[in-house]
Formats: sequence, C-alpha cells, structure tokens
Amino acid sequence: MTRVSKISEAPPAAVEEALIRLGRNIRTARLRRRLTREDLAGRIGVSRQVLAQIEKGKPTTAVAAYLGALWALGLLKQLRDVADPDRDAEGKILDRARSPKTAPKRRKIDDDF
Amino acid sequence: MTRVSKISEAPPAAVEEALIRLGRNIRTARLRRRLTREDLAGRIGVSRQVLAQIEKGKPTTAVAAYLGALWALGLLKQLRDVADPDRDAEGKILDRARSPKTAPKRRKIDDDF
DNA sequence: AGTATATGTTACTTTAAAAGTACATATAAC
DNA sequence: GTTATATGTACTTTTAAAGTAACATATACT
Repeated sequence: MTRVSKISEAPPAAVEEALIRLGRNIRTARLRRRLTREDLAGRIGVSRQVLAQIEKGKPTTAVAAYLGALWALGLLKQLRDVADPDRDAEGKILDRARSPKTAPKRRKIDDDF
Repeated sequence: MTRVSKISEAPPAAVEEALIRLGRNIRTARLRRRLTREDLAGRIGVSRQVLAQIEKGKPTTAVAAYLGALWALGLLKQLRDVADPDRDAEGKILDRARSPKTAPKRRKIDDDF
C-alpha cells in the first residue's frame, strides 16, 4: 500500500466484515493460548503494533502477517481449501471444457456497424 | 510493509506455500470466469500489477487486496470459518473455563532468590 | 486496595508498496 | 501464418506501512 488501493481505503462491506471477523478470531485464539501480543508478535516476526492492527482487521497490513498469525497459532491449515478449484462449483460450470493460459480476448471496441 | 517484516521477507514454508496456493487458486478462478487481469483488478480496485503479484502469492501485498480478489470472484464466503473459535478445538481445550480480556501475566524476571 | 504486566495510543523515521507508464513477449482468435 | 489482446517486466514517483520508542490506560493477580 502506500498510494493505498481503493480496496484497502474503502473495502466493500463483505471484505471489511471478513477482516474484522478474522482479526477477532485471531485475538480469541491468542488469548485462549495465554499468549501476550508481544509473545505472538515475536513468534510471527512483527511488532506488537502490527499484531494489534491485525486483531482489529486492518486492510492494509501484509497478507503474510495475517497468515503468519494463523500459522503461529496452529490454524493455518484451515486456509487450505479457500478458493480450491475443486470446490469452486461456480467456476467448474463456467469452465466448460477448456483451461486457457490467458483470458480470452474480448475486443476493446465493440463491433460497431 | 516497508521496513518489511521478517514474516514477509522470509516466511515459514507453510506460510509461503499457503500464499502460493491461494494465488494459484485465484488465478484459476479468474481464468475460469474468463476475466482478464485488467478486468478483475479493476473490480477489486487495484492495478493489474498488484493482481499479478497476488496470483504469485506475494507476501507483502495488502490483505485486503487478496480478500478483495476472493470477493470479486464470489469466493469470500469460504473464509468465514477460518480461525472460528467454535472450530478451534485446540483453543477450546486450552481455554479451561475463562475468557480474559488480556493475556495472563507472566513475570518478566524469574523469581530469583 | 496496590502493583506488575498487558494493551492502547501517539510521534517519528525509514523504506518499500502501489500507481502509473512504457515496452517486450506470449497467447488466442482468425 | 497474421493480428489483436493478454500478460510479463522494468522503471519512476508518491505515499503510507512497519519499526522503534515513549507514555497512558486497563487488567490480572495478590
């Protein structure tokens, strides 16, 4: 970020809620394990301020910091199936028979006549 | 990032693999939906370069950009249960009966005498 | 209650993320 | 094959993320 993206500056409600929920869950997991912010932050390799922001669901924080928190809490495996193609029913339907290496071409200018 | 964190600079293998897998899955979902990087990036609100890095699993990219990609692909709901306290069996066991607002105190200096 | 520790918050500095641009290459469609 | 579009890559500028430090407040424990 920096020259912060629109998605980070004003995330859609669904994204904002997902971040807040994820942060809250990380906090709950930390407290259950009797870890201080300083402890967990140290294990992750970030400052305790960054961990505080993760627990608040800050959008601009590095994805690795979030995953690192899950990892340090032993919860990373729960991420394995997210966006798994085998589970993407919608995608399977759309993907009728092909697997292109790039998206199909769409012609910028609509055929006009 | 910037003054890049240890977790981003040299992520543990499990985190790195999770990022690469997630990025690859996002790419697969995009192609199945016949979306160009430019299209999807536009919907997310990031540049196409950032989307390219997401698809590679770049650790330092903002978490909101990743979640935004899942959101724009209709895959965000799969994240709901990640780190869900109700599913955190390990945490439940550790959390024998209490729910403190801060971590318990541990005494920095070992009782010495 | 008192005290030590945990967490919240702010200010400052350093540094790289992201946008924007340009050009090269790869792929799809013909 | 040709051509148009998609993707890869490199560069510059701008700006805020993350580290560090300091201090205030909240909470846990006795």
